[in-house]
Amino acid sequence: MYRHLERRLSDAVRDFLRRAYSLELAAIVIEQPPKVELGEYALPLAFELAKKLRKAPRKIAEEIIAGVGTVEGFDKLEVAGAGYINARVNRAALASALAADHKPPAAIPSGKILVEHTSINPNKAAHIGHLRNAILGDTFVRLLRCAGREVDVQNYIDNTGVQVADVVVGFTHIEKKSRAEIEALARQPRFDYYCWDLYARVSQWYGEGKEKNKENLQVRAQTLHAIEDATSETAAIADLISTAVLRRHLETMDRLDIEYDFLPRESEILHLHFWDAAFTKLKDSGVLTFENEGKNKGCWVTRRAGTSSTTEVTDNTDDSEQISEDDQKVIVRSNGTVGYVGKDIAYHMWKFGLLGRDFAYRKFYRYPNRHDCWISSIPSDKDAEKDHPHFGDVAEIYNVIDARQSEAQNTVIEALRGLGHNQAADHYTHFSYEMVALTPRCAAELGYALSDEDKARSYIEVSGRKGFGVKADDLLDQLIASAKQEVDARHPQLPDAERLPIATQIAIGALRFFMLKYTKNSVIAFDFKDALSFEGETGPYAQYAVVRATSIFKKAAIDSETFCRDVADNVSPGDFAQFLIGEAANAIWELWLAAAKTSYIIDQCIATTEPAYLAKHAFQLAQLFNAFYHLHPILSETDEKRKQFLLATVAVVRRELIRVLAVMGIAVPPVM
RNA sequence: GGGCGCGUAGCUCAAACGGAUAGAGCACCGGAUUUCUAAUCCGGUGGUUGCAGGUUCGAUUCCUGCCGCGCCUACCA
Repeated sequence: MYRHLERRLSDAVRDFLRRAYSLELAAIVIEQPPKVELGEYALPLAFELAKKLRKAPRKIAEEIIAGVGTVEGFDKLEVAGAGYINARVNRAALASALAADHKPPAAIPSGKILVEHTSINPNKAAHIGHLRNAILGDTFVRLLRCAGREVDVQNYIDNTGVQVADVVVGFTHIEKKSRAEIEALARQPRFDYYCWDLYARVSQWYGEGKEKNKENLQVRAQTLHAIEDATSETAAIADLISTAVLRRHLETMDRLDIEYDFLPRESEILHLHFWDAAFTKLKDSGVLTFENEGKNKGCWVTRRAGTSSTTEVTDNTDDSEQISEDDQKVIVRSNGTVGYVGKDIAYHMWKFGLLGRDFAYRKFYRYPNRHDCWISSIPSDKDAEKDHPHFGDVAEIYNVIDARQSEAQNTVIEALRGLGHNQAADHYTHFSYEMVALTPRCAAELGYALSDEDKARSYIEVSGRKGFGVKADDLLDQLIASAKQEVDARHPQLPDAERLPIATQIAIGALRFFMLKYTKNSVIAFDFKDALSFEGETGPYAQYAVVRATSIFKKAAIDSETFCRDVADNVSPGDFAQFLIGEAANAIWELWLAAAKTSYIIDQCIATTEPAYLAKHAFQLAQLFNAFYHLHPILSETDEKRKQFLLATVAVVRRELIRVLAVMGIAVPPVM
């Protein structure tokens, strides 16, 4: 509703500017006044126009107000301060529409969107950094779907890379385990934890710094090479390990209500020769050039993103430009093997339907809600299914990948551009976010010995290679245990079977909110104290507000949803006007206004790829509600009309808060 | 060296295109519960927005320089 009124206001103003001054403004800035007393919208455009029109801002503001006239849904426009135009909405009308859940039609762009997130190397347990990625990605998917978009969720699996090779080396060369023994281990409940420790041991086994163990490193190279040959024993072992770990990742994410539609794997990109198809096109278009000399002699290279070809080479008679060595990114190594950026280019051509090849598909994982997650396969696979959903070939993509990979991501985008696929490049968004690190205190708590240098840092980077980090399942377990203690203390009368799911919902609420409340490019310095907090700006705070709202209706023996739906029978527009207009009503109106903003906030989140705004919105709504709750006893209210109005307030806020939390992937327990 | 990002209260973070008195949470201090759940609410303490310039009616926001920090800059992924 808020969004709709804003648009109407800006249309009216734009229309007037065109008529009166023949001015065409690209965007009309509309913000919110510092206090609701001043109105619901503020336009500072008179300041901007003062120069152009050579008039005082206040004078211009008055002209605009007079010229625009009445706008549907608004009571009036007025000049404020040095020249702001403040708009006051018709509170009763907005409240009635919101209560009735009236949704003005919005244009939804067509075309499918592909969101890729999680993409953890399947060689060890997921840690808190991966949680941030998955929670950001999943929330963004929910945002898009909430806005009416069709979305496919993909989780890219690098099952043939060095990281998997390293764990294979650990099993075969350090532990000297047979394939059957590894198979047995892989059936153990937390096989990913086993791999976590083993992976750290392998890294040590290779040696550190200058004291690298050449022989051991050679084993790694051989193993990596063997994995690429699908028929080898090594490849079979790698496959069984990576598949088992992948399954663990899906289980971990499922605990947080995060699901995927498709898992494209590098092994298929390799075996189905996606690269060959891409390579030809890249060579033909000149995106790749062959180096005849220098340090990259014998390699196919492209220009690294962010480097410019500004050098004024005058004697460049060649039509293909020369890239200085420092600006080259090797795509095909001199031994003919392809690096991961190359595979990524091919993969992204597939995403946009530009490659002319497709995977085979088979079902891999079924969620408790019977939703199927598919995995890439090859046509000769007996489990591959002809009848599968159509993946890829989408209009827009979002890749949730941490900021460290932005150069690689941009190189892929530039390659698409170089191939002439500007449309695709324009709809390729690297959803970049910063890493989760540990505070020195947290690292010390985990038992890691820190150097003095590390102790002085504000945060320390997590390292899977060193086995340094907080595992996702451990954190979840701790959160659940901690929430369980609280629930046990508060609701001793409830059976344990009911207390555990409540604690779990609270734990997930706390975790998801924690990961979403920071803006993307802020490094999260992880600390158990903050993450395990259930008070203040947290998920449980928002959940608690809903529980309180629910309990009012429970006590009154009224069904909240029904009440909400039939609100017009209980509260007339006249009643809304009576209780919402005037100085005394400002605080409650502020709550209504916040509740009206949900779709506006969702639009903002999508446009800026920033889910943190949603967390902020949820918190603000909960905060306003808690203050309202404290100030207005409802069930004891003797004025029946006012009581109905207060109940409507609770019902609407409850409905909106539940929706907002659902978009964040947070469910609300029945009691807390 | 080059590229990207960051620097705001004791701590962790906000502040949509440049806008009205820079806001929250935590911590600390003081209050509120015979009431619809105190995982709550109210009040207080706490700021030269890293430094210096510039643009502007107006700068935490944009530009330049400097200081400090992080990441990227592999024939790793």
